[in-house]
Amino acid sequence: MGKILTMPFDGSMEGATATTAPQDVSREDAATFDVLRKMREDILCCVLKPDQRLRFGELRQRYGTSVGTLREALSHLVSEGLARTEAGRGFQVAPISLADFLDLSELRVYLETSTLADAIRHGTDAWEAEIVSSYFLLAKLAAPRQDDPVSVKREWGKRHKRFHDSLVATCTSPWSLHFRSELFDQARRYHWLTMIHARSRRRNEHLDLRDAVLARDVDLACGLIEKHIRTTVQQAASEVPGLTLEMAKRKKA
Amino acid sequence: MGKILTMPFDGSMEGATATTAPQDVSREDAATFDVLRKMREDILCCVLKPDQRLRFGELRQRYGTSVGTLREALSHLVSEGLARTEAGRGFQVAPISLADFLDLSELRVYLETSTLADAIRHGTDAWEAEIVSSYFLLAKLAAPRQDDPVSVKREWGKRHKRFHDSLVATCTSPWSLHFRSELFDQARRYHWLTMIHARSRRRNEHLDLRDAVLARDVDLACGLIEKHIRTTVQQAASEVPGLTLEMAKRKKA
DNA sequence: ATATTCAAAATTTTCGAAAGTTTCGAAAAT
DNA sequence: ATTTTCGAAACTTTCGAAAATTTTGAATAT
Repeated sequence: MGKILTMPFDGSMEGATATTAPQDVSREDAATFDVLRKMREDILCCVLKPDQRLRFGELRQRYGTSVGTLREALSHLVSEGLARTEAGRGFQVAPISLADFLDLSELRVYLETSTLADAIRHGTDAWEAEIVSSYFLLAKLAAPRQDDPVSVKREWGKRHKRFHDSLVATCTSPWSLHFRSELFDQARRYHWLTMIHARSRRRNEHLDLRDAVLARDVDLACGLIEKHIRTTVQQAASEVPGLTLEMAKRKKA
Repeated sequence: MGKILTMPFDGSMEGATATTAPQDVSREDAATFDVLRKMREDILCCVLKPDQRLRFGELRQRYGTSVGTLREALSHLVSEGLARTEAGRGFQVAPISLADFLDLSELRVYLETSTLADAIRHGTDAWEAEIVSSYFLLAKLAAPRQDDPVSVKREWGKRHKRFHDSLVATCTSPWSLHFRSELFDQARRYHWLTMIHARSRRRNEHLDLRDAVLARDVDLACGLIEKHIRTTVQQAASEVPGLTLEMAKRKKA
């Protein structure tokens, strides 16, 4: 159900055996996992706003579950850097700042390029097929702007993630993939803010990326994705109003 | 209490403001955090062995706490990659394998060198002082082998971590530091196994590293740490008995 | 006016037990 | 002999309430 990437059907799956890297999307822990996924999505899409305090009373209503379950989910979110907690004064959504976006984007450049290069070298037919497929789905939706409805923004976000995941699916380094995935989610928070305020529609950089990857051109593909990441930061810095080096906002739900 | 690094007293602390990277050692959540720390230490030192199943009954006795608290701690450990969980069949200690150690070490080479280079460029007097101090403490204990008592091994592990943390303390990238720290802990599990079985004592590579860092020689320091990491993997591969590419062990507590 | 104290209110943290799954092994069927 | 079925035991998951902590705000003192 939660599976996003389809694994190759042919033989080459050595990379997937006996790995120790943390579990990402797995564990279909019924309730706990369900709440975790919903909360993560709400933080990523800024339904739960940066710095917002997360009271158990409200959360219990919103997600229809008990404190124990919530606590476990929140605990996870803290590990992922999407929430914070302190001594005996509860949880809150992690803050955002341009400095943070710059920092995580810089590391993303390394992780996206190194995983992509490795994935291209180990690419299979099934990998190519999933790239073609996920690109097709992404291309049906133009990158959303201010005026597009939330449902379209959400759907685009999903397809965008699926496309980028498909590119690196055959990378043989579980740890690199794990950290890449975590940072990608972090970046999604900023992408959402950018969509909310976006005036300009960017030209389709994903097509070039797809073709470079399918052509197995490592240098070109890595160059494109690096540019893609950097451009995204630039756009956020210039088009998202409050995103300066110090964000001293505190909004209520 | 849990604070390992002393922050510089002088002005230069820009890197530390308004960061979003996950909380590492912070959150002194009384019970929860206490249990988490103990369990992490027990996994790192293989008191809880790889693949070992973690039943709540036993854990409740061992750590003297309730299921809820345990669950939260275990949840954290899963995020850190030190434990695994599946649907409705509980938790277990994450497996280990040479493939995993190779993979995480490769990523460590990048993270250790990039954070170290940045740290050297932003080094302060207080940073140098902490390096000198933590090296001094480390040097008082020779790297432990088979026959050394467990308490010495544990203490050496602590000092070893403190020394390496001190080197990168002034790095300005919170995200890089966070991932570096996570991978360092992962490596500690393999270091422990190596100590358990170590026949040879390695010569003191830390002294050279300290001097290169204090001399602000970025290239030399990065070269040394890269070699340090790679040598450690080699030693583990050759001296730890069961550490082959596939580990099909299943030991009981 | 500003600061301090103290108790009530709000909130978080911890726990033990009820509810729900999975695992195990004996009995029955193939 | 092997597989299937079924119920009991073991274990995990979820919950609501008790215990502990922090916050709030009014009353008092500086």
